[in-house]
Amino acid sequence: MGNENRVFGKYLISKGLKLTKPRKIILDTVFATHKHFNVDELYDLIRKKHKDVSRATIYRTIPLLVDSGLIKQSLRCLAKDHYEHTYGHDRHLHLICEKCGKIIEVESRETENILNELAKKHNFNIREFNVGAKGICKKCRNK
Amino acid sequence: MGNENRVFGKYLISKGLKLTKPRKIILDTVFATHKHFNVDELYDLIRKKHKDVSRATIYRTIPLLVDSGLIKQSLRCLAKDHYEHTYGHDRHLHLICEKCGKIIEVESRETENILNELAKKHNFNIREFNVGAKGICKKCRNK
DNA sequence: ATAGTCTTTGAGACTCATTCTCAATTATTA
DNA sequence: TAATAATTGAGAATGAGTCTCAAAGACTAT
Ligand SMILES: [Mn+2]
Ligand SMILES: [Mn+2]
Ligand SMILES: [Zn+2]
Ligand SMILES: [Zn+2]
Repeated sequence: MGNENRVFGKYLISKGLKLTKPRKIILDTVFATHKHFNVDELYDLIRKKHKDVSRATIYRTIPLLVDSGLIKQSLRCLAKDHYEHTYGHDRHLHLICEKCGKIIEVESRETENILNELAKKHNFNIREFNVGAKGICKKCRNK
Repeated sequence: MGNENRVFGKYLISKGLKLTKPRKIILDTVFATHKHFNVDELYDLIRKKHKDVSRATIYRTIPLLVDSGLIKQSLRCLAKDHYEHTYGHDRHLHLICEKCGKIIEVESRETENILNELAKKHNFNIREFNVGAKGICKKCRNK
């Protein structure tokens, strides 16, 4: 899969920006896995291969990835923003265990349909859903 | 309405804590309105009447109010946590306008039912729902 | 009342994720 | 190659939230 590259490239051009080496490295690393990530985790991953990408550039590139529709800020955990892919992934909701931090991802079509209807009633245009719940997972309950 | 007092009082006793003057002022101010609030807004409200409640005590009291079930952290906006009443308020979801910051509150029973079912399938115990969407409100779209 | 024992408080120092600044570097165009 | 604009890394700055600590308050037992 290499379509993220094209999407991001087009986005950058449309904004008069350039697909530089650091931005490419960040993009590739972000899409090398399919897990949720925060800036520190991403920084550590990148640093394994490339000693020349700074935190500042990561912080600057993430909003570009978000704005281009490739990722979204999906959670806040331990005072850190966490991100996940939107490009190439079905939308889903999160069940977050408050004991162990486990995240269960679940299809969300039904809730989205309902939200869409509610939004229509209020003349509201939804751009992004945010659905989930916090609680206790099976493993943590049984002990 | 003064039942928040009783609820909070019972909670504090059950934890071996005391309903002190600053805690009482914070409680009363929190329940003097029904809007979402952040710490700075709450601090300013309190300071109009009482010059002797510190930010530290507000930050220390909010987790107690949350834990006692009176309020919850419901939004994060402009890098600040925002809270709202849970006690005496029906659960609802938020449609947040990304242009003007307007928050539309909507009944949420249907989405909760669906979430409950999904949670059951995954053996997950929901403690708190978090449902909403971001987008553009009617007023902001028409201009 | 008084002393002893906790809890709580305000003030301000501190932490740490995120943002900003700026001089040096890079990409692109002329 | 020179000019121009975008981008970068390093580290300083910001600011919400947390922590420390000595002083103040609440409560209990004398
Ligand atoms: Mn996810
Ligand atoms: Mn609300
Ligand atoms: Zn768990
Ligand atoms: Zn609006």
